[in-house]
Amino acid sequence: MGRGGSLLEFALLGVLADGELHGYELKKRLDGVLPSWSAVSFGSLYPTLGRLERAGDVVAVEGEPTPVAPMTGALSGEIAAFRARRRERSSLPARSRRGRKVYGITPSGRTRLVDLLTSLDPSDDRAFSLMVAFSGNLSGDQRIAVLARRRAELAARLDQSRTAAPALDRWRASLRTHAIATLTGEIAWVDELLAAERLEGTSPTTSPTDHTTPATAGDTTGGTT
Amino acid sequence: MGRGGSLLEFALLGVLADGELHGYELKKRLDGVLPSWSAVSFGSLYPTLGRLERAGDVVAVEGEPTPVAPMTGALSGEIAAFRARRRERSSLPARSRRGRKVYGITPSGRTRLVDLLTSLDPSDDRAFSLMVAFSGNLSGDQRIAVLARRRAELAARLDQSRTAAPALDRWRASLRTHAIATLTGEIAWVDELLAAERLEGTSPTTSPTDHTTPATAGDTTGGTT
DNA sequence: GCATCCATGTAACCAGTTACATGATTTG
DNA sequence: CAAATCATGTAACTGGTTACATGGATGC
Repeated sequence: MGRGGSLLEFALLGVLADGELHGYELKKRLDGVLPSWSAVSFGSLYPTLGRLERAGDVVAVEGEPTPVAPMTGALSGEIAAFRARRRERSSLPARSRRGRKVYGITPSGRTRLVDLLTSLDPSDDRAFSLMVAFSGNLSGDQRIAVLARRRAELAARLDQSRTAAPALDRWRASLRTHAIATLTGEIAWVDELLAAERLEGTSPTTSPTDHTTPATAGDTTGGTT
Repeated sequence: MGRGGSLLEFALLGVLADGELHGYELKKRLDGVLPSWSAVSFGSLYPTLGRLERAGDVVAVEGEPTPVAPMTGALSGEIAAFRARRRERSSLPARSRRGRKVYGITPSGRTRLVDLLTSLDPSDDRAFSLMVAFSGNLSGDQRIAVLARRRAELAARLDQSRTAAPALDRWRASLRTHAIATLTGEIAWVDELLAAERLEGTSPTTSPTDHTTPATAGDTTGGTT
């Protein structure tokens, strides 16, 4: 049932997952957190936010009369609850300049975020960096799964680079060498992340060779920090 | 007079610049040379080739009756000459399976390639790797100019990464560290290329591969360091 | 002679962009 | 009060994609 999620939707959900923001600031935040998304334009940002809102993954909480567009009844209860909950604590500072639309992620938005985090293809470089950035929303096991998939992809690429055409001038040779170096570095980084994850994630008594461990771990939400 | 050139057009021109190929093989070649373009689909490859052909930057030389589409008169002479020249030496092996369309770059195509090489923005990662791959078509000075521009961009990015938000969990911290490391490596690589270029570019002694060097060694692009 | 790759192409779609239009808020 | 910046949005376009349609060449 995957409503076709663009990467930008993913990025917005991820950023909203750690705090309410309005579109304009959201973009700035994106700049800071994900360099690859610094160039995102308002022309895609706002329509995407609108889409997320209509889908019920996000709600506008401050400012305007909040029209809130028609949506599937089942969802509206959830959203109403969310907004009510929010309104309580919205007495504090939160200066709402007119015309601003502050968005917050809904429970169903969070669900979708996790969904994307586990279903998206880490082969895609842009997708992967988002997945890492938002992996605080996953369990240790899930993170390991993502990283493992990424590692496999990188290994394949490295292999392909190594066995590729012999390069016909010095620039292409250099390009190839550099590609290999970069890939190697990238793999090392992923391994680092994996190691860190295995250290503090899995069972207490350091179980080695703990690859795709099916379950058992009572570690549903790694609080970390 | 830049007819808006997509990167794919650039890639195809560059690959065709070192040999005639038909579309299908062109894609395979692309896979080998530019890993970032391995995923290019036929659905964009063929239309792009068609566009290049209509623009006169490329000609189909083997196989089919070669309709060659209407084009600006000035160009047709050039292309006719090109095709004639090619036909002479096409007596050798060159098994032409029916249905295949072998393309070759025209002089005007080469001009356009150089044009793109010097005018394209090296800030774009994909564009830059193509520029490096095809930089054999440039003079040393031109290559240096491209590399210098790239270096400036990378330095800016690095700076931005360094001064960015403090990262709110360990994954984002790691992401940032890795981004910095990658950028640093990338800059080092560009510097390497620049050094190599300056070594053999400036002094006439030991000039083995004399490409299209137009001389006038006036190091206008200082910058760097 | 049938399956499988080689080879070319078209049509519909998609995720993003630029350019444009609008207005509210702050600041000098 | 004017200029700059904040803030949201729409419309047209672009550079690609997937899915589809077609058919020749090759291998068994």
